[in-house]
Amino acid sequence: MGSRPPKATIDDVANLAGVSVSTVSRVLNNEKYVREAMREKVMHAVKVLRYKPNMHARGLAGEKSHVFGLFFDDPRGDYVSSILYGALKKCDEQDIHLVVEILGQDKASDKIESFLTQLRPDGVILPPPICDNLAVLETLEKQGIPVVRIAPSTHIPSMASVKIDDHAAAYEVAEYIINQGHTDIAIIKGDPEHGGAGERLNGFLSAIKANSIEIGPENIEQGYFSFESGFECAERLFARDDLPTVIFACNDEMASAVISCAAQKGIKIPEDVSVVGFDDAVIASRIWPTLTTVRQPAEEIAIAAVEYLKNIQIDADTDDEGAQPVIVLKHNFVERNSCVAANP
Amino acid sequence: MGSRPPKATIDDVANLAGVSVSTVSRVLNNEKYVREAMREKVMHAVKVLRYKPNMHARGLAGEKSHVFGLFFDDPRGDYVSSILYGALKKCDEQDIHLVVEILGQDKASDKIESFLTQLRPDGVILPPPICDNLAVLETLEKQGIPVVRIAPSTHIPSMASVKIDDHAAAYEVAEYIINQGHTDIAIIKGDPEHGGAGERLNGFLSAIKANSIEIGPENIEQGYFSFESGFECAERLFARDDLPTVIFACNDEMASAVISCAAQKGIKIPEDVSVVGFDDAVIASRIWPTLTTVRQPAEEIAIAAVEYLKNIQIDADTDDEGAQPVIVLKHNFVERNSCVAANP
DNA sequence: GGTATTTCTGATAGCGCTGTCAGATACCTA
DNA sequence: TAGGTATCTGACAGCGCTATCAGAAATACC
Repeated sequence: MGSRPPKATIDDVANLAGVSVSTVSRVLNNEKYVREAMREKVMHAVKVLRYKPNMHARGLAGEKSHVFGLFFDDPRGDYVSSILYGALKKCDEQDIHLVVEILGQDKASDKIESFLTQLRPDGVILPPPICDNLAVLETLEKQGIPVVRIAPSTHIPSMASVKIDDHAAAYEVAEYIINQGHTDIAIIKGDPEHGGAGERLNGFLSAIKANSIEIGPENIEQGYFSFESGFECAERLFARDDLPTVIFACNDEMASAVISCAAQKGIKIPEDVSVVGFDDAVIASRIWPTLTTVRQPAEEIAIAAVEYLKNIQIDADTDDEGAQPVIVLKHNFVERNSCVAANP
Repeated sequence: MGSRPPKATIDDVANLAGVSVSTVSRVLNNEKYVREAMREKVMHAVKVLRYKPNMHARGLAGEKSHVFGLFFDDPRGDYVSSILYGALKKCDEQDIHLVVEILGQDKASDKIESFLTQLRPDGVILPPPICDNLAVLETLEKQGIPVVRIAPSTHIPSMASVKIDDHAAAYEVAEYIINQGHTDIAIIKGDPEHGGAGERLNGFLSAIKANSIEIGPENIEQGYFSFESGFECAERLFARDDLPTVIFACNDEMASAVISCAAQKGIKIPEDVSVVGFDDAVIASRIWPTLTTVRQPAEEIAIAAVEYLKNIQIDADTDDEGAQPVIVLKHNFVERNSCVAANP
């Protein structure tokens, strides 16, 4: 270890190609005003020397750092892992690097600020729940950095967001349940702090109301998207004499907790009680019964986020002070084994 | 967006503190030969200006880039997520940044090489399975970069590795099973390409042999650590008339597949068949019955890896051409509900 | 034909740090 | 007191790029 092999620099490429470094830089950055012949000479030299531009030099000299930041609360968990996976794949093909950071609840915006001044990323991606952290958003806004928020609870005009239509998806879930003849319906709500939780609930309740069904307060449990919280809700629901015929949990983590809890208590899913989740997390297809749920295309969401950030920098000339878009991707209802028709 | 607020530079700090940039640099890098009074003046100025050194400039000017690389095959999955989590936490407190990259099977070493010349990381962390990719290792070796391999299948003297004692852990598992009176024992092996798979198998078989128990070939299934492969093995095992009384799956992913498959077929776990897994992945405590397994401290493993890399650079003066260490962390046998005494 | 415009190329000044070297000051030792 | 060593500080070159500017060559227009 220790001594690293010397790397080719842009000067080496320029010498070999018989052009100036400016031209090499132009070719590398796909600028116009370079003759095809020049471009080829340069590319050839690049190939011969196995030249790769030094990111630190680029970041120091230029406006762009070729780095995106991805901030997590916690990188564990299916949803966030898939976000990471999608972002990584897309970044890889875009010649940009992903720097990942975890942000505690406390000094989150300090950390962000520190990150921004140290790395000068060209953009940052904010998955839930930090995409809804006001202090963080304010810092980011002040720093004038392009941001994409993933599944935020409410859209902010100055920042782009990527999401699915939680309301519509939950509406579909409710309709499906109702069509199966269920009327005694329980809900395990998601963390109100998380984006989507509210929309899912409202979408579901809209469909319920549209079908003139009543859901009593005893059938609405407050969960927080975690397995544990789902488990506790399930225990309360299952402690009653008259079980609901179906339980809609606002994510798969909680839905799987319901199934686990039921198994423990000897309650049969879906024979005694049906369950529907949301997200199509990995666990949804790994437990038995497999979960009927809504697939949220986490990977594609991340890809869209990276794409957006990339395009923003290409169209840097256009004034982007205006309203930023909300990119809505398609969800899918996934019918599996945890939800069947209600017993007449 | 667009115009970013100007950031304080090292010159600003030097001016405010009334010292030279050299001194500021020395303070920031904890070098010796700085008077305490100077150090305080500088630190004060740093605080006032909210100064953070620009990583690109540091990386360009100095030997160190303050960047570590973490390479994945796939960042999804409990084990790898936990590795990421641990590494992230440790990096955060060490003032170093983690750049994550996914490596396909094909051009893995090209990508690595490209990464190294572009980012000049101070070290890289290699979780399984790429920690066993020979082409990758060779490239890394040639580049003279400090590497930590996580749970590699075999140790290479020139590279550090962090792992648990898979052999011993699997031995314990076997002893536990045997003590519970099981004699008709089935095994679902792990991917031979992955580190640990072999050791787990050997450790298990050692204990079996030591207790003079026989395991016929029909009781040994070849899995590949994936849920799907585990499921297929389970189907074969469960297709037989005489079920084994216990199944040891070499990781929790496969063990959970066994449980899922059993549920589907109406086979009761653990009443009809006991199951033991390995890893203590998240799913282990989320399915029912919860999995008896071996806890592998993934987070701590990653922390140890980052620590090692950090120390390597501090002791840069010492000749580190020599043999690199194998850091072995403690595992824990976790008794849950999926494995009970054999019916007499 | 001359002039304006577009297309192309090169020279060069930094970006914000670190590392090196030389110099200054304090502290020993004889 | 002189010389040596350990401790401290500052000046400055330069890491490898990009951005800017100036200028050359090709093309357009009147």
